[in-house]
Amino acid sequence: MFPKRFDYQEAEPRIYRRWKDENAFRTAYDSQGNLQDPSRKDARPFVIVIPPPNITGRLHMGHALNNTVQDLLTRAKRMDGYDALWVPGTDHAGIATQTVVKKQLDAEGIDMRALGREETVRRIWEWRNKYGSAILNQLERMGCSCDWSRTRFTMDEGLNRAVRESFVRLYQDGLIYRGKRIVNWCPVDRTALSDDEVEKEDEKGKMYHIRYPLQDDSTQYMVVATTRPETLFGDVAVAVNPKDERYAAMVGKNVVLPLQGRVIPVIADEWADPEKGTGVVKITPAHDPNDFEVGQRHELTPINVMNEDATMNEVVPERYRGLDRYACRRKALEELEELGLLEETKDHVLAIGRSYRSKQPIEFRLSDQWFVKMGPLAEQALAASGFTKGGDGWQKTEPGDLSLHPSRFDKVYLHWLSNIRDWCISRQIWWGHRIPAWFHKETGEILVDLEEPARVKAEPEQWRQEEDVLDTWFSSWLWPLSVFGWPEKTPDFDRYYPTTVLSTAKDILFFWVARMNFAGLRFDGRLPYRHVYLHSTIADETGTTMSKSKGNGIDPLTLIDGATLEALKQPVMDARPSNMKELLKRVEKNFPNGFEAVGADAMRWTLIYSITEGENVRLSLPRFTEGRNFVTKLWNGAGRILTSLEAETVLDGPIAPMTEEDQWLLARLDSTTRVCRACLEDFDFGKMAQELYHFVWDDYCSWGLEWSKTRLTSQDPAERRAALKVMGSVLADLLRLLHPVVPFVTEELWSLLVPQMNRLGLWLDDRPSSELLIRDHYPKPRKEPQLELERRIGIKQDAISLVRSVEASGSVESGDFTLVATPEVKGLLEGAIREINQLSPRKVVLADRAPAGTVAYPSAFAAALHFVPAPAYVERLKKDLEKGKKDLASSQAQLANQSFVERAPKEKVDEIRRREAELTTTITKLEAELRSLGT
RNA sequence: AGGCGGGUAGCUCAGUUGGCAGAGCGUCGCCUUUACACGGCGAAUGUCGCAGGUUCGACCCCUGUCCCGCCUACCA
Repeated sequence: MFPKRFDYQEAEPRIYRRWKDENAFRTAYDSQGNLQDPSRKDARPFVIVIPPPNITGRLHMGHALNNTVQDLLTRAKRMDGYDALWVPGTDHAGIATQTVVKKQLDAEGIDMRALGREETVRRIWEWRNKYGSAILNQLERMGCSCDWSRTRFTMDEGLNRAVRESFVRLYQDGLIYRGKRIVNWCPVDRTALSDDEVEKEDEKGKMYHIRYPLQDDSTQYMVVATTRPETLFGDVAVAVNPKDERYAAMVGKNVVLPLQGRVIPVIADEWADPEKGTGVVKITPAHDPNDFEVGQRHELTPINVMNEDATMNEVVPERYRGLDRYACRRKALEELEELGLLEETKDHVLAIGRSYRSKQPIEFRLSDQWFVKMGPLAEQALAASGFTKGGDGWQKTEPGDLSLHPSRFDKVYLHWLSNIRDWCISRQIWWGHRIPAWFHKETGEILVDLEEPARVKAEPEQWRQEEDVLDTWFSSWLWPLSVFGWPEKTPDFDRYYPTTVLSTAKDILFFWVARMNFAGLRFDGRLPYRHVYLHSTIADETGTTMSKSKGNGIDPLTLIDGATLEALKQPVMDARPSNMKELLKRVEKNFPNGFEAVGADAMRWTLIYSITEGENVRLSLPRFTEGRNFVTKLWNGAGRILTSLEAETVLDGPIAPMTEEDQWLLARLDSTTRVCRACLEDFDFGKMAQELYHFVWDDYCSWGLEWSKTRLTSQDPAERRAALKVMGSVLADLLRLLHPVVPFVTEELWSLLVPQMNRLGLWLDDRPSSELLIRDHYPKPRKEPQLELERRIGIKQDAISLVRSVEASGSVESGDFTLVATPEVKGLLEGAIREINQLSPRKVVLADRAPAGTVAYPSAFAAALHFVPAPAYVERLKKDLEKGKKDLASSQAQLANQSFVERAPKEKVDEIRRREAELTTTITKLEAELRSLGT
């Protein structure tokens, strides 16, 4: 007895272990360049490097989708004869990891700064060795066929070498510089952040209008509008627009800075916008990037008023010192109010930037930082991607060496590259690659080198190494190079670089993909991959993108292992979003008994099946049961054939010739194979899955299996074996086509199918090349498309649909269906009458004349259907008549249009004429039929 | 503010040389028929966001407009 369901919870770990034990994920050559799989000696490489997940991370739906795509490509190409390599690894995630460990230290009552750099870093390593590969283990649960022997980490020694090498080269080429600039500053983590580590969102705030009295007449004042009164201590001027007549007389005068009494000038600068606020803007160069530029234009020295943690520093009046920026704001406002200098307070919506890590509002801070000059790198990257610079900017003029999928991202890519800004790469944390620069303590001279320079070694007390580490992305941008050993000339690098495909979420097109392109071109002269596949972001059923902080994410392990109601509520409780109650209620209502596991295959299937080229894909837990149902359908469809194979005892002798239905199924398989191959090339995975779904459910199970049943149960072994041969061989190809998407269930079925087919010697043509499906070959179509065959089978299918539909409408009183057909159609149907009867709810016979007491059902079908009518038959006819009349009217209207008949192509007009004639005939028959029934 | 997507059945989405709108899920009937009830068979379901234009003909091309999502910039 074949089990009714695939026991994925038992099978998945077992199958994965087997793949690993048999080295199924390995490449032709090991990383030393030794041949380890002779069968792939001359195979072309197909290489993907994983976007390294953060070591503090846990698997989420975005990973699930992205890694399913990578695995499906890797498996398909591996089966198709490529030397497929998928390099896994993790990212050290500087700030995130340091934060995790700091929290741990805090909990133990240990002060990180007191602990010191060396010991803290040691503890972080400890943490990463213990927990840092959790997410990779989760990838195994999903079935990912990574080459684990090549697992890399962005802080590995080799990768550190790559980081230093690239830093030194860029510094020597003048593309890295150090300078005082305004940076995004996180006061909690006390570090600079790059633009993309800042999350901006509109928030409600207040705008304050503050009076700055004139120096020579304190009864007069200029009103400055600001959202950040606490920074006024750092004001070095107030600016008005040079064209603003209201204030023209003020330019050149001085005002007195409230609360502090410092005298500052009124200047004229384009930056001041007469339309905004009062038209007077305070200039605070140390705390605003735009003001910084204004300050430079007017040679004003910035005044920094805050400490690293955003408390006020010694520059401000004593009573403000040490106050947090917001406490300072409140106090300043109170005092301004008392002094009568706060003219107005208005509600105001403004975009607040928050650290992606600490979630606290960032501060703009003037500090010494390291930067990469991006302009030259961007131009090189654009040129390599097929863009040319012309009179009206950059245009895509040729395919280039890089294809983005979907291609509409070309525009986005261009837009970003042509508006690029320099990249701040220094971070004031300890966990990361330390910048290889040394400062002379007295002269300030800077040395940059791969190793500690000789001069530093000679006089260590004169030099200090830069304390800062590099932005995590500074190691990520080298990832495709460094995982293969760059800058060393390794065998791995020779064979597997550049890679083939990069698959990633679209939101990191800029700060990761583009930068990898820069690095590849700059350091190796080639782009690091040929194709970039950018997948959609995953949203919940309401269209909100899934995220940990919103509590609306689906944990992939919930799908693989199942979850209780409590477990389902946990992420919501952790996130504490504003709509928490509502979310919890929804969970309780939808999943009172938790969620039953659906398995990794079902998860993968649903993800791939749901991919669209739109911006995001909406998913909810119940959607994944569709994937489970599909897996079960496949399981049972295969099980039906397996049962018959196992039961077959006749091992040789004649085999009946293939039927037309067999040939049709093979043709459908060919067609499906062609579509799958095309979709793999076009990165159209959703379509591939839909095509496979249709083939499994409709072609293989609903038609193929049903049609073959009469022969599978035949007394004649030649018939049985003919049916088994076709159905078993088609199943084998079907498993091959499905394997990249649903690897577990297909591998399991393969292990059941192949021994039986071998035992019976029933392979149609190509015997499997491997005991393991993962190593077998990807199918190729056997024949050209066969339209005539499809037409003929279509008629048989129509006949079956017709009798089913008529039967279900309750139109038949009793007795058989009799089909009276033209000779051609009759010939067709005769050959399939046994199969038609297998699928018909009522016996179908073919005859030359209608039996007495029957009616002929009027339809456009090629044969007339006769049966003894029931009263409900009238309803059926009336409905048909109504529909027919409607269609006829529309055809007639079209033909009545003179312009249509004159201008439309002749074939189109003829088609409508034909349709009109057919409908007229049918309607006449329907009306006659209804009359004869006395209505 | 600019850029990029999207708006098609109750829901999620397909829909390329412009020619009578499709799938899956859900719904409704019937069926526990010997692969599968995580199933079978059948049925119903649409101002294709709105308004113009081009065309014999527009879901499709053009213009405008309104919503939604994402990205970039700015917000005194």
